[in-house]
Amino acid sequence: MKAAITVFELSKKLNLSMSTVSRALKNHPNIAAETKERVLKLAQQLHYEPNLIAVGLRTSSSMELAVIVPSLSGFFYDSFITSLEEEASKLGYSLFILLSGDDPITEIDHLRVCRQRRVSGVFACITPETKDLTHYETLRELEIPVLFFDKVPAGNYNKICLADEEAALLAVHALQESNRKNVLALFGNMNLSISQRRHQAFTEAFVNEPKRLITDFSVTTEEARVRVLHAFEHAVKPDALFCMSDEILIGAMKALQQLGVKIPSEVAVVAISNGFFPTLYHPEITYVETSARKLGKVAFHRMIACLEGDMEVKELSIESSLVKGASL
Amino acid sequence: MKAAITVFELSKKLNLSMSTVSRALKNHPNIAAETKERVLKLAQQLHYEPNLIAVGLRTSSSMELAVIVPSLSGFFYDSFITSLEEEASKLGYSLFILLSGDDPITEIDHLRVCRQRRVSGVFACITPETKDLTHYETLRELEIPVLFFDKVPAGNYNKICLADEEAALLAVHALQESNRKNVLALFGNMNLSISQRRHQAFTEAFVNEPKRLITDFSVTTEEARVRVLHAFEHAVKPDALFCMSDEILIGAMKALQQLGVKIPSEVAVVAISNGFFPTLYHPEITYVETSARKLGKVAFHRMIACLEGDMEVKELSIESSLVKGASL
DNA sequence: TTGAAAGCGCTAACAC
DNA sequence: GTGTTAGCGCTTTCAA
Repeated sequence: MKAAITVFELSKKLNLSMSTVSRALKNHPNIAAETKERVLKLAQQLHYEPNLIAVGLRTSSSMELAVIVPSLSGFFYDSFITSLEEEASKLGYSLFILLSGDDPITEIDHLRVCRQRRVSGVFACITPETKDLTHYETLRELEIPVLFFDKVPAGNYNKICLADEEAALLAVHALQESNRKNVLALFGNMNLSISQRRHQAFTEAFVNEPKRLITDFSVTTEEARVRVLHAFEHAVKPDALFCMSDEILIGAMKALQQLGVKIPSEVAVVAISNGFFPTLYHPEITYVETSARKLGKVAFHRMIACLEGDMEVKELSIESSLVKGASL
Repeated sequence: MKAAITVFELSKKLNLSMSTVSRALKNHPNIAAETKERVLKLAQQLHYEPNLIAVGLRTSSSMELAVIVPSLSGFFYDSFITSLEEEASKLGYSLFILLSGDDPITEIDHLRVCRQRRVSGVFACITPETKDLTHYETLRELEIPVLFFDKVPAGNYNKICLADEEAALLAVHALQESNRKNVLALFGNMNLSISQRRHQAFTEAFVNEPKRLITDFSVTTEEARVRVLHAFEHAVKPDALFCMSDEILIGAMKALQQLGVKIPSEVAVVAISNGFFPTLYHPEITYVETSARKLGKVAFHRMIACLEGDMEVKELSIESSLVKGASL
């Protein structure tokens, strides 16, 4: 990179000191209006841009935030990051993307990068295998705030999640209002706490229902597809389908297309979703929205609060709401 | 952020000079093995991590790369960025995400941030309204290489694109092999050069075909849906459908679901796609793959070449290939 | 209202 | 093989 114009050079050309120039540039109160004007004019003319690396070193504040996510592709984290970026760039923060691929070793590597770059804060979504949080603790040594989101560790940490139980309950309520008898409820990887919580909330809410309920766990989209295919081979076919996530929904919908089952006349469908995939189908799928964008926005402002010295450890939760399609 | 352990502090504790410690840390050849060991041991013990902000200032190299994309959500850029990040983190580069939202003002803002942060390089996908490239030129003043990708400006710049014409041709060939008579070909926003190029290549390849061809441009997914709905109201219905992009495909498929048209018996479908959405349907859609991942990987290595001093301006192009589903 | 100077943490030229 | 020192570009006391 070539050397750019500096405060020093500006000060030379204006016969001013560096400090005066520096102050003028940031609109410091006790600088003469005329001086400010002169400085600003030349700065503009010469395309002066402050060197944020130097500022960062001097003020020990990088104004950079890191986001560690398993992946970007698909369902959720892209929205989350979009939301973060929109908020961040407003306040002059820049966003590092670090992809863990759900690999704890990569996650540790990324945390080291966070420390080396002296990022101002870290948004972290842990991998399913993350047991040991020492590497996150080392960030605390540097007083770099960490905000866990979505997939969060147990324990006393700053975190922010979706209200999983509430989302499952909303779906159950929607199902109750319809006149269905045989509900097939599909959940994700049963090793993930999110699947467990949603499953538990869902089944508990069902205890007093006069409906027949079958629940099942699928790890992948393809597994969900096969599961639905099987379900419709039985004499008693499901007349309602609940999908815990977009991944599951996609698999289930593919099966319904394959079977040529009509929605909602033959089967009702309800999902929990970030909102995009339910609109892909005709009729559009009714879903409980767990908004990644909302999560991102709240997470960002929580981070700002931490950066401004709010040392209290909090667990925040994002509410869901039912979005009506025509699948019910 | 709290002060971390520094080279200076290490040197004090070891009764060595800063330079020796610095050299030992980076495995410089003429440092005694024993000294290296001592330094490394203490560094590890005290969780020393080099301050990349200071290194950046000293070496005027931030090891940060910026990516300017219109959005993350959905179709393409998430894959591109994933691919970039995987390559970048291998070489110690970190990735800034800057979202333009297809707004030229935001784009200019982001370019300013790139200059201020003295990023090592910029990957840029321009907005449809970007006419004036002066703000990109100011990066050249700082010798910050810019690599345009996907949506690129006309003129003599470093750029890397998908082979649009080739992709359209592959789709035409696939269609030729099927026995269809009435082809409806849907393209995207006709103000985008990508739409124009694909449209032109497609129609040119069709001149000697004994098929009937109707082409149309839609700006949004919803427009594509409506367009397909209308097409099937006519006496002569399409028996083949070409979709230029995922956005178009999604809209078209929604219409086909709504109409209850069978694929491929009643209508064949071919798309150009990054690969995810065609697998969402049953039967899976045959598509010409324009791989964002491949684009990302090639783009990254081209960027590295630029950073290593390759001043030659190049226009690179990524080849496509047909991926067979069961929609034809 | 302005200026002089120190120093953030690191690297590298130059000395020994 | 090791040490001394200057300086990257900026902000910020302290002094005038």
